[in-house]
Amino acid sequence: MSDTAISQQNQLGQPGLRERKKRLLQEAIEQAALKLFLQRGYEQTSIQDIAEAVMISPRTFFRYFPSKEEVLLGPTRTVMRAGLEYLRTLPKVQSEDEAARMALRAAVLHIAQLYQQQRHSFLLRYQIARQVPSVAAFYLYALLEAETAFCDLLQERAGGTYEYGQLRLLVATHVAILRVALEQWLDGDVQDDLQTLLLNYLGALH
Amino acid sequence: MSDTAISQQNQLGQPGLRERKKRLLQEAIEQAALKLFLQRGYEQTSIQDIAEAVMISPRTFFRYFPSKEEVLLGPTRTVMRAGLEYLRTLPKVQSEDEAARMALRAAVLHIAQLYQQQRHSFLLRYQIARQVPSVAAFYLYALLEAETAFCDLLQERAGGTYEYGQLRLLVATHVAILRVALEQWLDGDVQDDLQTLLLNYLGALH
DNA sequence: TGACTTTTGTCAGTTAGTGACATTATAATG
DNA sequence: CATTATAATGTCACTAACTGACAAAAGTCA
Repeated sequence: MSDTAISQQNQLGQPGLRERKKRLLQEAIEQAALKLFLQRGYEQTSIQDIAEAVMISPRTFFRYFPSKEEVLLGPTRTVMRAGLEYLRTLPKVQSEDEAARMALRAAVLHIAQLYQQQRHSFLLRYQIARQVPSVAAFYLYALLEAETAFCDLLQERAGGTYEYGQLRLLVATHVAILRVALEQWLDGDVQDDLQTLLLNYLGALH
Repeated sequence: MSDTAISQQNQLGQPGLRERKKRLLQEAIEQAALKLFLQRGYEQTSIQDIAEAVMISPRTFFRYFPSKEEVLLGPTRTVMRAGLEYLRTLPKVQSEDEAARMALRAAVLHIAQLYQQQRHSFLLRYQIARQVPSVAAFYLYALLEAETAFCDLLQERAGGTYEYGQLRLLVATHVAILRVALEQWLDGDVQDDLQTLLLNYLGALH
């Protein structure tokens, strides 16, 4: 493997046997891990257990995931990065004072959409994560680590117009709102629409 | 020791030799750890190293601190809890719709005050923490873990008036603002007044 | 001093995570 | 198809953060 994640392409564009097997194995590890986490609990499941379940060596587990938490939190990181990329593709609306707020709102709504498309998976992960402090800590990090990247991108879009503290504030509050909306959405028995919930909360800021 | 933290009292109210030694040792461990973290870096410093520096066994280190991160982040946790206690002592202003916001604002300002009183210590800790992802994750957890307790307390003060989601939102945004103000305050060379900075940011919400 | 309690060190064990290297499986080429 | 190159896997050895159990040492109090 040339990277932490799955990569590498065939000479031609198509994914060879090697690639397919890798993706399959990654999927298998993830599923086996989630199943075990749910059955016996996160802390009661060792890398050894996961490795045995998919018949690989513990060493190989770490060639697919850099840590135990990452199996659980990888998708969260991915979704946040996707939100960042989405923001990057957004057309710049010049000279608007509200431009950053609007762009952020759109990005956050896009992230919400991605969550909605995989509610089941995220619900499971969230329920496991919240019970274990160390995982909860990494969950927060996964959500918030992209904040500075968002700030930099917004600053770049505006051509350095903003005062950085104000930008940080704007981004941090938006991510906080996203986080609360997510929690409420995942905690609720009712399967509310996350985007609607998020819009409510975004509006409630005044 | 009867607890994770230092505790236990003499028959009479005064702290006997045992207590004094414990507090002294805890302080010594913390100082030695911070010094080593700064010198060689957090990850390059093992519990072994810290233990040797204060001439105790590694096992004893863990009788004073539950983990390596806690040496660094204990004070953050303490300050957040103090903010919670402060909120608890605040007189209830009945029937005000803005009551929760006002109380929260006061609590957050109180936390800022505590930070200001130990700027040097927190600056050091923050600079170490931000460089190591796993510590950064626990730092965020230390800041945010008290959120639900804040919500519960505010709800209790209001007699269950609030819709929980709105309360979560209010608390989360206030903590987010605190976090950004802290970052700006600790990042800045200028030794601005944290409370002023915080007030600015609180006002910028509209 | 002597009985009682708390703290400490020692020891043995578990688990996450990493580097090195030989082995095996896939891919590319003649 | 045979061969060579390349990538994935397993094995082994190692570090480092913890944890439980227990005996030794130190502090407390009568």
